Parts: sequence; structure tokens; C-alpha cells
Amino acid sequence: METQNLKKAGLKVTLPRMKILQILEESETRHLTAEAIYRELLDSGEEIGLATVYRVLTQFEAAGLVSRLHFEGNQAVFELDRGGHHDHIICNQCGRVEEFLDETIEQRQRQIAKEHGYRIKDHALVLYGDCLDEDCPRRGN
Amino acid sequence: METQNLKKAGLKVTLPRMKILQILEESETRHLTAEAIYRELLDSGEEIGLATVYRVLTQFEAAGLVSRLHFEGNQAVFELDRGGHHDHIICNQCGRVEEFLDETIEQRQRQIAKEHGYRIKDHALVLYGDCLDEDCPRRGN
DNA sequence: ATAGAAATGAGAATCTTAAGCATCAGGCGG
DNA sequence: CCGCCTGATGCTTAAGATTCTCATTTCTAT
Ligand SMILES: [Mn+2]
Ligand SMILES: [Mn+2]
Ligand SMILES: [Zn+2]
Ligand SMILES: [Zn+2]
Repeated sequence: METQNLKKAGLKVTLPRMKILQILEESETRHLTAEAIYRELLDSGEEIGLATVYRVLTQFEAAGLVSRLHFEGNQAVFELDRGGHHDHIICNQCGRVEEFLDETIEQRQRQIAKEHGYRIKDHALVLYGDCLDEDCPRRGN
Repeated sequence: METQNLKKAGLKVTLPRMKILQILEESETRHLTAEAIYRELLDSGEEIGLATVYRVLTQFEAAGLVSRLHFEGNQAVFELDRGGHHDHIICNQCGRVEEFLDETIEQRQRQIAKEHGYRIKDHALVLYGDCLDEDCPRRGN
């Protein structure tokens, strides 16, 4: 449960932290903005301030519990860190997010970094396109 | 010269536009924030407002003259569009930016998008690491 | 239960970028 | 080459996202 993850991360167990962690765990899309989390808290009747949401998310990030992603658009997106690294595909129309991991790409990245004289630490790869989901507003195109 | 590129892009030839285009063309790093461009203008004695810099850059982007990049950090980065697509490696320490294009990665991206049922339109790939340049503040590590 | 330390909430502050509006200046007809 | 007209600029103010400040509340360890 949330309590354990928080303690494990060396964070004091508080109601806001529990609720936020819970929302991240139970989210359908798994990729949420601070605002979206804040709204969910309000909807579920919790009186938690937006500043706290941002603060807690930043702490979670520092503790390695969540990752902060920068897709196009102005707001950062947060997702629970479930262990493995992955990259993202996003639908320009409906915002659907898919995750993938391609070992060929990962490998090429390391190679390229080496060739350019960099000790690679991290990377961000995001593919943008139109999905073909039936619920997508501009399906087919 | 700048005049031609502006006319070609259907933009009226004005002093701010010429200067900004010139700065982008002559920049050593080739990847500049709006602020950086603004400072260069000030340094060269031009009385051009920051709002104009942002406005012009947005127009340049719409005209396909420049690309707006979103690296980590809060400010957008602009670079002259010199034709070919490429991705970036950035040094976490000194901010040095290198460009690369890897056909294997490009291909895998298209393939992945297809497999996930997306019609890919664009992508952003940025590698972050420490460079081994002698001028890099944390060389070697 | 109590005290001390850490966390929260509300609002102000910051940072980046985008308006709004009065003034100015390229581009074209004369 | 001159003057108009429309679009461009500058300055100021606004907007959106995130962080900071500080008084108050809540954990956690006695
Ligand atoms: Mn993800
Ligand atoms: Mn570039
Ligand atoms: Zn879609
Ligand atoms: Zn470096």
C-alpha cells in the first residue's frame, strides 16, 4: 500500500502524499499533469492545495517514485516510476499515450553518444502522430 | 542575405527581423533562447523589445524559417531551419549541443509507430550526458 | 499525551511567453 | 521622391505554470 512506498522513500506518511500516490497508482492513463491530479483530489472531496500537489510531486520525483515528463504543451506530466525505462508515443488528436521500449534504439543512442564524446546519462524520445483508435476525434484523418 | 529569406518567407523586411535572422545565422551554438537573442540585440546596440523577439521567432517558426525546441529547462530554444531533420545531444554540465541523425533510429521509430497504430507526424529525441570537452566544467567527471 | 520537526494551505511571487494598444515604418501608387 | 495604408514594433499588462513564504497544522518519536 501507499504507506510502505512512502516510508521506503524516506517520506513522512501524510494524507496528501497518500492520496496523490493513490491517484497515480490508479490512474487509467498513468500520465497526469499536476492540475489533473489536483482536480481528482477536489472531486474526491479532499482539501489539498495545488501548491502541495506540486511540492509532493517534486519530492516524489527526487525520491525516485515518479518521473516528470515534458511532452509538447506547457504542463509537465507525471507518471509513477514502475521500474523499467520506456519512451512514449502520443496522439496529437486525442492525447492518448502509449509506451514502448526498443532495444535497437536504446543501443544506437548509447553508440551515438559515445561517438560524439558524451557519457550519456539520460534521454527523452517522444513520437507524435495520429492514432487510429475508434474513439479518436480525428480517426483515419 | 537575410532580406531574401524574409521575402521568400512572405515576411515584410524590417530591421528587427533582419537582425534576429542574422543572429540566428551567425550564432556559434546555433541553438538560442529568445532571451539570448534579446541580449545579443542589446549588446549590439539595437533597441528591440523582448516581445518583438518572441513575436518574430513565432512568425519565423510559422514560416518554416526556424524550429522551436523544448530541451529540459524552462525556456524554448530556437534554431535556424537548415533543411535536414536532426536530433540532439546536450551536455548536462556545459550545455554544449551536438546534432546527429541516425537512420536506424529514424526507421525504428516509423516501425514502432506503425506497430502501435499511429500515423507518425513528428518526434523529439534528446540525449543528455556529460561531454568530454576540455572546456567542459566537469570534464572527465 | 507532548514537543519538535516537518508538512500543509493560501496567497504572493516568479518566470516565460503572449496579448492589447498607441505609435512607427516598410512598400507601393502617384 | 512623397505620402498613405497596413502591418510591425515597443511598452505595458496579462496569462499560465510552478515555486516560494509563512503562519498553522500534522506526524513521529518520546
Ligand atoms: Mn510512461
Ligand atoms: Mn539543432
Ligand atoms: Zn488519438
Ligand atoms: Zn560539457
